[in-house]
Amino acid sequence: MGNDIIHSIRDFNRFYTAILGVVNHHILESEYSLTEARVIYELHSAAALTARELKEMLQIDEGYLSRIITKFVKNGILRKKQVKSDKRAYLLELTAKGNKVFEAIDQQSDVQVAHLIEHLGKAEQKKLVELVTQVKALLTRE
Amino acid sequence: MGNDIIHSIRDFNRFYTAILGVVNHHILESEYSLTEARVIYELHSAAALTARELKEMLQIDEGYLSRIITKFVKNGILRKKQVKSDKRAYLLELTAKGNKVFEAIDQQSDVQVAHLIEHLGKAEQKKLVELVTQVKALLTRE
DNA sequence: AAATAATACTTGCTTAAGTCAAGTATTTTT
DNA sequence: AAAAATACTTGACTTAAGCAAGTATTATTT
Repeated sequence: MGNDIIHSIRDFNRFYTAILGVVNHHILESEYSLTEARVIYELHSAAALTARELKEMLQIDEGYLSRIITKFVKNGILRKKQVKSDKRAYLLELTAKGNKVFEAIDQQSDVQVAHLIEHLGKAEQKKLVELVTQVKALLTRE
Repeated sequence: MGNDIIHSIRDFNRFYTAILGVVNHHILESEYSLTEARVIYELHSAAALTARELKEMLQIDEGYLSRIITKFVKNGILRKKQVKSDKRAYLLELTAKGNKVFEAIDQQSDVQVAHLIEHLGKAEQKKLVELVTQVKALLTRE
């Protein structure tokens, strides 16, 4: 297979790994891990999820997730509601405080990305969006 | 600032985080960590480096790096040569065995990226390279 | 209906990654 | 010659994460 192509992609992967490192730095410096932030993010997007669903979505160890959930409940950012029709399962939702935590992380993420593209003019920024949208489209198998 | 733009970039970041996870999975399952693989990679590219230079390039803790180096020397994949003009510093080079380790990781990385783009035709693959090259160019401040 | 298997989550144990700070040897600056 | 800076090492610690066994509940089989 075309090694030039593969090597170009790999070069980009290394480059973008560094970019993501910079952009995610604020999360790693917050009191939440990247995985915890993803949990918060998912819980904010989907109204209510069970641990099992979260585990599937994020592809993380269920023991680890269980501990994250316990910690979040203790912190008061997450609420568990036992499912009536299945007492083993719990629907998870962010509390008001949890939503605030989400907002804070989310806003900071915006700021980081804003920094990333602040040196570009509006047209270039739009071009960038077009480019990454096409990249995503190409790399998404239907 | 244009929030649509920022949100599009962030969406791509999430997408590409998952891509990188898949592509790097084989390293995490090898006997080396991602950081160790990066060390091996850098030492392969640049003929000889000091720990300090490596630390700067990879932006990692020097204590952690020191331990990685010790481990690599013990494993026989890395050689330290004390710098004559500065006895505190050591030039680091991969041994023949180290180069083989690099080759193995490198080849596997090629395979992973090949999988990533195997569903695309040649023209689409070239298009993809063009796209990511442009993305990198835009995100690289001069 | 009772036994068996599967599911949803929890808990204990362990490892490995990574950080921080203090320590040693050497080199540079004052 | 003393003080400061540099290159690296070491000890002590934290935390992310994985694995496996355990508990309670629900679904399936016989």
